Amino acid sequence: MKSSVPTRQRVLEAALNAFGTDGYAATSLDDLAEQLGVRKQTILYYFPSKQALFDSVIDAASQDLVELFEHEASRGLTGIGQVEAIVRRIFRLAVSRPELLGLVREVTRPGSITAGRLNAHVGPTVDRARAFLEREMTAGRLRRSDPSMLLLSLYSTVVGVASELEVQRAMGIPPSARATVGRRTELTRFLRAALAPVDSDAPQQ
Amino acid sequence: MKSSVPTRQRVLEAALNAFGTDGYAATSLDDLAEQLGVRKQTILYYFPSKQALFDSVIDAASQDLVELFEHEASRGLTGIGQVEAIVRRIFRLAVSRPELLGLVREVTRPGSITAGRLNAHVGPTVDRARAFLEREMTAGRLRRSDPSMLLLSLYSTVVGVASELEVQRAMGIPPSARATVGRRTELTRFLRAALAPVDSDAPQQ
DNA sequence: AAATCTCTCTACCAAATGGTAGAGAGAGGG
DNA sequence: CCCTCTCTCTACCATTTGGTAGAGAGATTT
Repeated sequence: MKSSVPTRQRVLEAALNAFGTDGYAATSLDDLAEQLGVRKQTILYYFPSKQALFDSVIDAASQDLVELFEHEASRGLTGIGQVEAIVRRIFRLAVSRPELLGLVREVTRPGSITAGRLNAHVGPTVDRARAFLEREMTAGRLRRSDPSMLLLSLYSTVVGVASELEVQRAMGIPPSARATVGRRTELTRFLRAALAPVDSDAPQQ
Repeated sequence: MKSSVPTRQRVLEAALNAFGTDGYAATSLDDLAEQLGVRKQTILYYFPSKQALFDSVIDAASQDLVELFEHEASRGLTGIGQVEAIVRRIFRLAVSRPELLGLVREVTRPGSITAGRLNAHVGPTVDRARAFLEREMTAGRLRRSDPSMLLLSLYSTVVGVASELEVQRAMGIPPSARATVGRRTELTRFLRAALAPVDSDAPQQ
């Protein structure tokens, strides 16, 4: 009974999972192969080296992330509503595919040499996000601040809260589904407070 | 000419640097030894295994972090002023010893087995921080919200912004000293907006 | 001076790792 | 029937890795 999912794709999925959970260095091709019920050489048939596999994983993950964002951004929402929609999306992602955010964390680690690859893929989307923030500030729907820095703060907060399950457990928050929703609600309140426009942000006419 | 710093301590420092920058799996004892101008067996004389060395590094780093926090918390500041003082401190830390925050990131990774060790050390300090937030909310000096969740949001935001230099570079922010200060200023504004009390937070009498 | 203690070293080792070479099996086309 | 292409495998290999065993040098103690 041959699996209906082609081997190459199964390798990619397992590798994303392993790299995103344990990191690049802690993942061995042998472990990966055993987990797939296949020999290491089968992996090396599809991907010439471990690094090449990692690159492909980054490419695939980037594509998923970009699609997810572009889809969420294409619904014409504005202001805090748009921000909240994306936060909700990222939380759903943190539950359904935690390894994806883990991979982002792995790739964006200070010592990483592969940061450029992810960057090349998500760069345009990041630019769009920054442009969105700027536009909404000008329109008076978001509090005025530096868009780049704000984006960075948002990114750090959302991904941090969504993915750092260990830290949450360390703080006494059980990682139940119910707690996840509560976390998101509280984060939303936090962001809303930080983003809500004040009087001086009235649109320049 | 024998170095004035004892070998054991030099090993600890180099290991903290390596583990915090490259991660546990990507750090080999041989590399570490070569970097110290010493043989691997010298390291294994002071620390019986790589894992034991890692544990000791976590212990040392935890102590540094706790001392830093307790010191900053012992000055009797209140409300947002106290929060900002700690943010300033963490940023100074991110500049002077980035590997320390990197180690926290490494230890708190989802797949980590060593999370408990850091937790055991910083747990009491985290409790104190949560108690502080609760007290200040009750006093009407901070906006009411769930202290645990707020702490998590603060942690994620501050450490994220302070340490994810790669992401910052990816977003077009050069990692200069000047930009670092700008980042902190913007983050402070962000936090101030999120934390400032509103009318309904008036102290219960 | 002998013995002990502290520290670093040389000499190894078994296991794991990423990777190469090439065989074999099956499917499809000529 | 044979050839070729696709895919997975067995058989190896060099290197790296964490770790053991124990020697040797210098200082301190007895």
